[in-house]
Amino acid sequence: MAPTDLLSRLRARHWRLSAQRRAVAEVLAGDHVHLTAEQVHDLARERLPEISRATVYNTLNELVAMGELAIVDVVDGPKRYDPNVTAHHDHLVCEGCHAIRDVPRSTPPPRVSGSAAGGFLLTGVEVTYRGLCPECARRHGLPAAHATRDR
Amino acid sequence: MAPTDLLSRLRARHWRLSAQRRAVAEVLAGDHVHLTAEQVHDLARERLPEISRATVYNTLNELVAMGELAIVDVVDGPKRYDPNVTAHHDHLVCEGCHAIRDVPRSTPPPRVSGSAAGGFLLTGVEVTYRGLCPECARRHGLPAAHATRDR
DNA sequence: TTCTGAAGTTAGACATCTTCTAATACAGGA
DNA sequence: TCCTGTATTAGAAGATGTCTAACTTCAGAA
Repeated sequence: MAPTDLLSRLRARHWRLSAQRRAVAEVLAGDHVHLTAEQVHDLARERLPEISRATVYNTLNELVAMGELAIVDVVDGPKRYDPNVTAHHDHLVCEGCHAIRDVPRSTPPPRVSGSAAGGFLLTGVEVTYRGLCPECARRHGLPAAHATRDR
Repeated sequence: MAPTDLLSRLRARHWRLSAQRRAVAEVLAGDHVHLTAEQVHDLARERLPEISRATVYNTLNELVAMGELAIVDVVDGPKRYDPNVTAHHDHLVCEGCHAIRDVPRSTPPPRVSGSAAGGFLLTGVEVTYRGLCPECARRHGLPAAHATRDR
């Protein structure tokens, strides 16, 4: 089975690994990482102070194109990058602070009937749960979180 | 039951309706509308040439805050605005041209187990299907669309 | 080792999308 | 009509992401 760790996967692909690319890949190590490009840049600079924004964006875009990195869209604010592309999972996004939590995909994802798809060639499904994290719920004066209600 | 038409809903709410706001609301009438802010501005200007960009953004943001308008996120490019908030439906987004198609939600949406939600107060679920529309599939030299495969 | 071409990196300009600011205009109640 | 709060406006500014052109580094050939 293919390694689940980003750096190992890149090595296995014989991706040309410069110091800059390694810094980006290292920052993105881990399973529950959802950083913005800016955050990646800041963290990468701690390892390699001279790394430029353009290189970070170039690298992120390449990794996405290679399928080694997924984009998580939060609606507000910049894109987040998720290195966990091997384990299918969904996301739970806090509407208050935009924190993201991974949610394992227990049931098979929903499907579109052929007629509803209307000739579209489907390539993927994303499920995004919206809500308030415990802290934001408290800040909004809402009761402790237990109920789930469909929107 | 609440009216499904945006303008009627706004009237029912006694929303202060200026000429500018009416122009925006009229542009957004319909069930399968997924316009960008720029497109809303352009169309609104056909009715009211002096309407400003800031007013369009203000109005869209208010409508979203009121829950009368939903944001559809396409990952690339600007946000789209969807006035159909009464009929639960999902979206099918073309990765090539960013066209959006509404998909009726036939099966109940997936749920998160309480433990996976980890204290989040859930407010909604979105399902986004990604794929290629018939034209983009053809342009990419892909076969006619019938198969659906999970990512 | 040195050369060479391809690929990677960089700073900064630029493009795009959205929000903010401060001034002005307007709507509806007293 | 006047007053007060809200809506609107142009343009500046902010946030995010991409492009350009020069420079550097690397891998392989000689």
